[in-house]
Amino acid sequence: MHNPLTLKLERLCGLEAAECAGLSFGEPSFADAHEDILADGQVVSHAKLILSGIACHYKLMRDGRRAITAFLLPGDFTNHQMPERQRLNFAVGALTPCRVVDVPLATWRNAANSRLSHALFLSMMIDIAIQRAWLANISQQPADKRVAHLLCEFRHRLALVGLADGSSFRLPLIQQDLADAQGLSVVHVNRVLQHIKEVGLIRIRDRTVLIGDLSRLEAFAEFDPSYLHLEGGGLLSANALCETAERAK
Amino acid sequence: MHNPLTLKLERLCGLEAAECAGLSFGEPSFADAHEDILADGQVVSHAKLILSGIACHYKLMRDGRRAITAFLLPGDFTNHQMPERQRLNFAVGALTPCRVVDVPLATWRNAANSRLSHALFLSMMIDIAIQRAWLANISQQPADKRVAHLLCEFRHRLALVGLADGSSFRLPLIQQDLADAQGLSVVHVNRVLQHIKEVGLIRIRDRTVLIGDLSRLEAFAEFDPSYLHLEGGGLLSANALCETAERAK
DNA sequence: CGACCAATTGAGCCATCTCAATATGTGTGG
DNA sequence: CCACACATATTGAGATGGCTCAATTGGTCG
Repeated sequence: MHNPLTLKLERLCGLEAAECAGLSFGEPSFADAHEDILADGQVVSHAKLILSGIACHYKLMRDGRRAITAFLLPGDFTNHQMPERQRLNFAVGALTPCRVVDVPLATWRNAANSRLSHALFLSMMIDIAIQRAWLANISQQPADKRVAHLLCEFRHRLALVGLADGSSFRLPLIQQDLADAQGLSVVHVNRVLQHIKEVGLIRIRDRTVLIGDLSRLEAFAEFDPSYLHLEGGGLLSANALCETAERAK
Repeated sequence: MHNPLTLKLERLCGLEAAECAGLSFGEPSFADAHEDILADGQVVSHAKLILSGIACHYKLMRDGRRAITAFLLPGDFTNHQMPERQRLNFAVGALTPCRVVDVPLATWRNAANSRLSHALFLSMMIDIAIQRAWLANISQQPADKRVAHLLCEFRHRLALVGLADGSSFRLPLIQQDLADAQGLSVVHVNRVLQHIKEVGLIRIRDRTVLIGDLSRLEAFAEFDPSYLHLEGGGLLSANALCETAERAK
């Protein structure tokens, strides 16, 4: 059966089902909303994979505010693993109920030099690129474009694992979550969302975001999807990668 | 002779000079201030190492503003290399005159499973942690703490490569650079710096930042250096890493 | 000296914040 | 099916941190 990670790796760089065999998982577990999946400062020797639900990377500030620095969607890892043990400098929390599995370190080690390892590395590069995009947006864009940009990002990432199409996706987050991720107050997020709705860029019903005209939304948000490395655009596909790797030997 | 990278790797995880032998460099080159070292969208099959000077990752926004998403100090790589070829989704620009060398991909490939590879990976993890810290700060802290935090970060990172001590370091950036990195206007950066000076947290003379009481500055900035993985604190040292790696075989 | 870049200062404005109240929705026990 | 509790969303009103525009000063270099 397909899990969101293999789905993602296949779509991302044409990995085939057989090549995903190297992906071995531990025991699946569940986390309630608001529960920590990994605690800040924890020493871990493995990563966890989100199978369903939405989680986040966050840091608690001294005054009690919460800075969300990443959203984790199905198919995402809580942390990138390479060294044997590592101390986290952030916490991973479930924003909605989540299904999670442990991914043993061996996955990475065994994957060395295979197309699978390239694919895993690519997914890490994408996570970094997303962080960079957040930085640019939060620091330079007004609130309405920031929120719109985040929605575009969600749509792309969810589509990659089959949870969105061109015109809608379910987003069971609360406005406070968006606020903590964008460095805005809940009140302002609320007003900005209303504004974006009024202008006709989106509608929201039942925790589902409906997009009338995707290209119009992306234009408004100044969203350039190339950083998500989709459809062979950004990073070269694992195919191409390995061909050149072979030649190099 | 020591270059800032080997210095960094030695201090970061006790790597010894001999182990750095795997680091091979191409032809050194120079970049003037304001010159691009790598262009946005460029396809690269290598990384570059900053030997001296300060560069940055940046993105140009549609309205012409510049979002700086990272500062590159001596000993830093312009990009992290693993796949054969990759298309950058950011630009790398020199903020001061820079001396730079190409680092061939072979460096990473040959380093596989050695302590050197762990060290290189660690340096990548630190770069990511820095980005995360920027996100938390920019999104949740007022301007004065943001700027103070950045100064603390500079001090730590520069100290790692021998360019700062506990009380001062040279910082040949202009206020516009800080502004673009913090999502503030130059005017406000100027006022914030004045304020931080008035309060006695720092002095500036000759592009050199003088810190009276480091712990006071770090407390003000809510700066927790653990994310920089210094002195064996965060990630376990390469020593420990490889011991466990051996055992795992 | 003139040109230019960086730093500084002043003044007015507005995007976003805070505080606080109200509304809406949802689950639980009776 | 009601009633209460609690979480989330919405609205209003006033405050402010940081912005923009524009002018001035100071430093550096040919």
